[in-house]
Amino acid sequence: MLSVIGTHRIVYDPSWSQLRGGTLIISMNYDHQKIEAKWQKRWDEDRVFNVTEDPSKPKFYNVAMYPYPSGDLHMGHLRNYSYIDLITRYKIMQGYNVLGPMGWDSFGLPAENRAIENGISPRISVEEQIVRMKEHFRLFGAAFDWDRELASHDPHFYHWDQWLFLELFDRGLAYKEFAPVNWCPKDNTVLANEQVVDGACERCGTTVEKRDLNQWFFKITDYADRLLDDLDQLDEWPDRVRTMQRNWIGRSEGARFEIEVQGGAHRFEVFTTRPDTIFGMTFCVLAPEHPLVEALISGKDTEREVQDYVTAARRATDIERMAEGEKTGMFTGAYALNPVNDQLVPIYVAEYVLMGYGTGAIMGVPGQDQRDWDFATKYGLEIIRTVDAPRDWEGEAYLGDGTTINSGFLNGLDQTSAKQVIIEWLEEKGIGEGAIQYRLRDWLISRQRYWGCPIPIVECDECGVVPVPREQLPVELPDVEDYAPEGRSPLAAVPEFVNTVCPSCEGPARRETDTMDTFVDSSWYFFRYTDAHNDHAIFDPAKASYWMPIDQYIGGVEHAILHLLYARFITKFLFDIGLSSVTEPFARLFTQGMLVLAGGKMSKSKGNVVAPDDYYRAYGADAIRLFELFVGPPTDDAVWNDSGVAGTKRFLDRVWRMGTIGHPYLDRVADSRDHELLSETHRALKRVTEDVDRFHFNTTVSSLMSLANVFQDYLGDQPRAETFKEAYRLMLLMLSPMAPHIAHELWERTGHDSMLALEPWPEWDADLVTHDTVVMVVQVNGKVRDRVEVPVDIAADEAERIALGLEKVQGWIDGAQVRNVIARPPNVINFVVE
RNA sequence: GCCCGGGUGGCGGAAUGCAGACGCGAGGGGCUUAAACCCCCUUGAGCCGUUUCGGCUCGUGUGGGUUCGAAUCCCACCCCGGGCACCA
Repeated sequence: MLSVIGTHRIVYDPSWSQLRGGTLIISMNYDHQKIEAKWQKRWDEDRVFNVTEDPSKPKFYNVAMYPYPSGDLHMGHLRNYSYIDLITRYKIMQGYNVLGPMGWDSFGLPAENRAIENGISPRISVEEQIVRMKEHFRLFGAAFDWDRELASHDPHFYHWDQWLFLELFDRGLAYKEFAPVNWCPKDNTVLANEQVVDGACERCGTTVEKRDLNQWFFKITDYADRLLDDLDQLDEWPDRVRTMQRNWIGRSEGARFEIEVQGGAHRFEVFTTRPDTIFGMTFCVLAPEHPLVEALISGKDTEREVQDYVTAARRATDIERMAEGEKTGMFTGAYALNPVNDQLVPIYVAEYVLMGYGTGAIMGVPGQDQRDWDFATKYGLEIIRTVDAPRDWEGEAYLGDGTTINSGFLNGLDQTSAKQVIIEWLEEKGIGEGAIQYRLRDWLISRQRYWGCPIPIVECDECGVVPVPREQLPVELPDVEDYAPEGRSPLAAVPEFVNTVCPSCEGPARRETDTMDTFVDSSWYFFRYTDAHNDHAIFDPAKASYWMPIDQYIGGVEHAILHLLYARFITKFLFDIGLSSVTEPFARLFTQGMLVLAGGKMSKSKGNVVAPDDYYRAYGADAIRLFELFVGPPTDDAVWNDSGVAGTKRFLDRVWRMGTIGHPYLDRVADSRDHELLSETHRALKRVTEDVDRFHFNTTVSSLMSLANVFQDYLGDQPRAETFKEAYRLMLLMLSPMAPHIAHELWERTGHDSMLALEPWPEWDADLVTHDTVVMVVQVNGKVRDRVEVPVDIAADEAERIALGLEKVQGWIDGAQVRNVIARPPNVINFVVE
């Protein structure tokens, strides 16, 4: 590997003083495998990243969303960990007490599916994969505090899932209700949405049905207002995520009122955000699932047809119903009475109305609602305008403001007043009221699955639903022989698990056999990191209050809604019961882009993952880390490029050679070249610091590369050892959080005894960063015509004088009248001529 | 259908008053017996003049607009990616 040019052979020379005057040139790349293993061992042995609460230092809690242990860390994963690791190391250097923990989201569908296929226990396969992933993290040089490692399938962890469930249950925030699930009649099993493809079971292709099961919910809707209002204080979250959560919660104000069906036998309730348009109601629509549908169509001519329509609509998922291009519906044959004027309007059933939102029934106001307009147009229904639209408005609903018309006692009012008047009217008549409606629904946590946390509930014929007493926790997940769900959770087939004693009456009873949604685990695991081995409590509030909130949380944007909303909900709940000192868990959120290859997201299921093993061998962890940082803006998707890692390795090799190979140093007095080298180094330091702070990691790497180019030039032209030593020292400090192994090795070899990871992050020298002169751009009519070097503090009139004196500028002005001069000294000056 | 992003060289990208930093790839040269490594040079398109350096025009998806000045701000359209629960 080592080739020597010239007659001498040196391997490494750690002493700078001995380099002075040396003239050896050797071509050599560093032995990354050896060096990386060495420093990984050192960090581990010295417990560099293991921390405890230390009130004397500012704390920094830095968390990456804990991964599902899929077995291998591929290049897509490593992008994320390059960011989190850089931040941990950078914040340590800035003097923070930094906690960077890691754990495993180890319950869930993939391990269970594997078990169904090959019969291997999910516990065994998951634990094997955790071992492999930990090894990958070690090779990567990850700065985690492994003392706090946790895994959601560990009874020491899910014990507290169950405890949390009971706390929610005690306060009426966990309840049981019937809800539909996807059901494959052939496989006799419940399917996740993901397993339903085009309305059919992904395994056998059988058309999927809906089945109602009695299931557990968490009452997140009780927290809707707080979840919405507190978004305003999350000013270090991406706006896009806040907007998505705001829309997801979907608070809307309006009115709810009853409508009577002709004949007086039935009534149904509708919710509307536009009660002011009630005189424009020309039809009503019920959701296909609406309980009244059957009664309304019973005995009508079209009963059979409507029933078929309802069956088809119920089969479709909400997304399919929404994606349907044209709105379809069926007339029920029944009519409703508009409460304000007793007009009869037809009642339809249509799939664009969803049972899960509002009351599952709407008043159709085609004049003021575009969906209603489309529906009315298609079925030839009457359209009445109740808001005075602009004169030439036609062909679509008018959603804007205007004077209320065709509306009896509401005529002449604006929308705000009309809403107020009609709500008062409805309340007076006792048929309705002002109402606030949320899109957010309660959180369904029941899963008819084996590989999850058992729900700590016992059902007793005498006592009904009985919570398992806390001293009997955890309810442990038993081993089973068959992982395939046969109609129920596989747990239902384990008599030793199911059959138990009622904690209340001590009679025979049965355990709940559903398990919890894995989002329950992930909604509080970050509290557990602060006190990971506590077997007496979910965590010590004092420890949690030291570390919380998380100062930096990093993960994929795909979690923008569900995980982040559930975690916010549970944090607020923990605050309410006195365990959390904060109401929001994540002070700053960063959502990173995906690493894509051949047009698709890198994922195991697509078969386009790039495994890092060969890259570790050929280039090493530092080169991989630098490439992951360099590949593109962290928020954007990035494209994997095989030769990119070779590029960052080349850069590291250059830095290595600069520090370990003798150069023809001159023993001379510092001059302008030395000043320039230090200036460039400090400018790079400023750029790197600022870019790390604003998460522009790709440009921090370019800045270091540019600096290395400056070093290269300097070394080629009578370098001075003392000057270069100082510049190089700063280079290593900057490199430390990004390419830590090589930086540490070079730090040691250049004569430092200290642990680089614990060195303070350097500060730039303001005098060195400031330029005395800059190049001013001179434009004529907005086109760059010349450049001239000027003092940074040049005045506008002086800049104009100098610019006008330039020969080229005179040529372009060519005697014409200078109409205007826009001077932005010292950067640009623009002459506007005729 | 709705919402949110995004379109810059052969490629990833940089740039908020100089378009193309940095890197990849490609081409040329040096070193070498040779190759690899390494080092140096060139690399948006078109054109002009020279003669080894200089200059001009065009150019950031398309078409408009605002401005002394637009990749950047505004409007319309096209394309790509992501999200979605037709939210009454």
